[in-house]
Amino acid sequence: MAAPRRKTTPATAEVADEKQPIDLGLLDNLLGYRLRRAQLAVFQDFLIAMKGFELRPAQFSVLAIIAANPGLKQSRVSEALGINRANFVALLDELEQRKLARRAAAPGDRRSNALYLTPKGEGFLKESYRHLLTQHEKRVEAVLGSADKQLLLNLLDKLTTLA
Amino acid sequence: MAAPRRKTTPATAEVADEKQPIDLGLLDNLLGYRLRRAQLAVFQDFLIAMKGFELRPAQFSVLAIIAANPGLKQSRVSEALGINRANFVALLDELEQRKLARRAAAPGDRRSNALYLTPKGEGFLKESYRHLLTQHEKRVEAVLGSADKQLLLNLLDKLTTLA
DNA sequence: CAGTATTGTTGTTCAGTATAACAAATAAGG
DNA sequence: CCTTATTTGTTATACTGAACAACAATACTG
Repeated sequence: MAAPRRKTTPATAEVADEKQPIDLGLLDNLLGYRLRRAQLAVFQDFLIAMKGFELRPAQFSVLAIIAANPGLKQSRVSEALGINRANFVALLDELEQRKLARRAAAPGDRRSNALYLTPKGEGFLKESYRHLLTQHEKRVEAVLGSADKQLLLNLLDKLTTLA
Repeated sequence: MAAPRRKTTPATAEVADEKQPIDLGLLDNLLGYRLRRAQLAVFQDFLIAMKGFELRPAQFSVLAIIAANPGLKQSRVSEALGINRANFVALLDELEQRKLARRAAAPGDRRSNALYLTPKGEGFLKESYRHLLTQHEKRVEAVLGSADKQLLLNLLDKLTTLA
């Protein structure tokens, strides 16, 4: 609270001190703050790896879910990803316009759409995933190590049970 | 890719099967996805703990930084938190209107604002942090364990060096 | 059948984030 | 000193993500 760090003599010895690292205070112990910073860093690295693919994390996740569960209904996909079904519409619209995914008639329910990847979408997903592995995930494991990454995934899963 | 899970006989034995857990596919191995889910869960839990305080995570972080670095210049605070200085204005405006923080003249620079907490702001920060500890962080450690929490913090810090 | 719930969709709002532009002030360099 | 460039706080603006209400079409329930 006090600590009057030498403020007189503004002439000399004040050059590089301008970059005091700044104390995080209470934030230092707060998990949410660290989580957010880490998440931003990882997402940014994701975007760098996906440069040229024009594929945001949310779009990638949609393609991945459809690929793993072909024919799944639209509402199930959005629900699985925690995306509001109203907001999911435009997201899917774009993927459909880019011929990566398609809405098909759901057997036995004329309200629902069954979602599938197009052949182009499957190729696109595979290629973008390859880029992610060789660039993004490689950088991640460079700072984490493979064992720590798996450990981290497990810890994160525990946190997700909070909600 | 194939796996034709029994689709005929739509009458019986189709009741609870509707909730197939859904395969995460490529997402399962993607750190960014897990990070985002965990971060959302933790932030949501934060908001629950702060109910009644009307204090969002970003606002809390500003108060915490100012408390730990009283007199710090406005631009340094926003920079330390990764908040655009243009967006920081409204954020600080609200804290000032609520008499939690204040802008003061910065000694030796008439452009800058030196930021301080008001006495009310200090009390408010302490009380909200107490609530965080007794509710939010308690729930976090309930699912993580104290040792794992510290481990997780270290792993997250490594990730932050990515950016 | 009548009433209710679900699905996809549109419209709207709000918070978060990014950029450009500006005035006041400071710093740098001749 | 004077001129020019940079910094600081601010406003305005735009775009994204996420939330909600409402609606038509369809499905489900009693």
